[in-house]
Amino acid sequence: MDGVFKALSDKNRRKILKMLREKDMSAGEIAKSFNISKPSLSHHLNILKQANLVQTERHGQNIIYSLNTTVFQELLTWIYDFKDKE
Amino acid sequence: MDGVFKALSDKNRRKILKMLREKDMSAGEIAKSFNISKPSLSHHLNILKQANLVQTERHGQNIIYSLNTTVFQELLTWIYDFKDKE
DNA sequence: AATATATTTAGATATTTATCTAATTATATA
DNA sequence: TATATAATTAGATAAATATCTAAATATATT
Repeated sequence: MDGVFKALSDKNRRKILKMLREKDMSAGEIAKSFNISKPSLSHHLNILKQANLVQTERHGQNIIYSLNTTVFQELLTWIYDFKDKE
Repeated sequence: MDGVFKALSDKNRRKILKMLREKDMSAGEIAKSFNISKPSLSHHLNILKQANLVQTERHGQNIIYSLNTTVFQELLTWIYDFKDKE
């Protein structure tokens, strides 16, 4: 769970997640919306992947990133504990 | 919102929040559960306060920290957007 | 097979964040 | 008012994270 919070603590990474909410995208396609280098973006994608917030699938030359919503459920549960004291 | 995620990205700070879920506590009382220095703990408390996750009230020499659950609601909303696509 | 495209990995540097000790502020009490 | 206690602020250092360029890997195309 630590990895999830770490992953979400960065603005760029949250922006990536919001983009993937709309549609699955390749690394390069995602990169167009940022003005950091591709290796830097790749680093962020990797952190999101390690945290299980996204998953990947290769399609030819492209690696397609998509949201993995299962972890969001865990997050919801974590936060609920504070809102309603279990 | 950035401050909230940054605040939650640290294990010590999440532990503080969990403790405050049980009862309001003074800075010194919280400090007993950690083996970092008091200034370091104070730093974490400050980050939680800046993020509006906790609030403070002075009682004599003590400063009592308590959870501010309003931000948790915003967090829930943010996460729901991913789970259910608005 | 050679070349082009998409992406990642390696390695270095810069920035941010956490931590510490020492000093300061604020309140309480003898 | 002098002293003790609670907490924070200041300033320095250490550790973690983000970023970059260059090089490597994997697939596609000519």
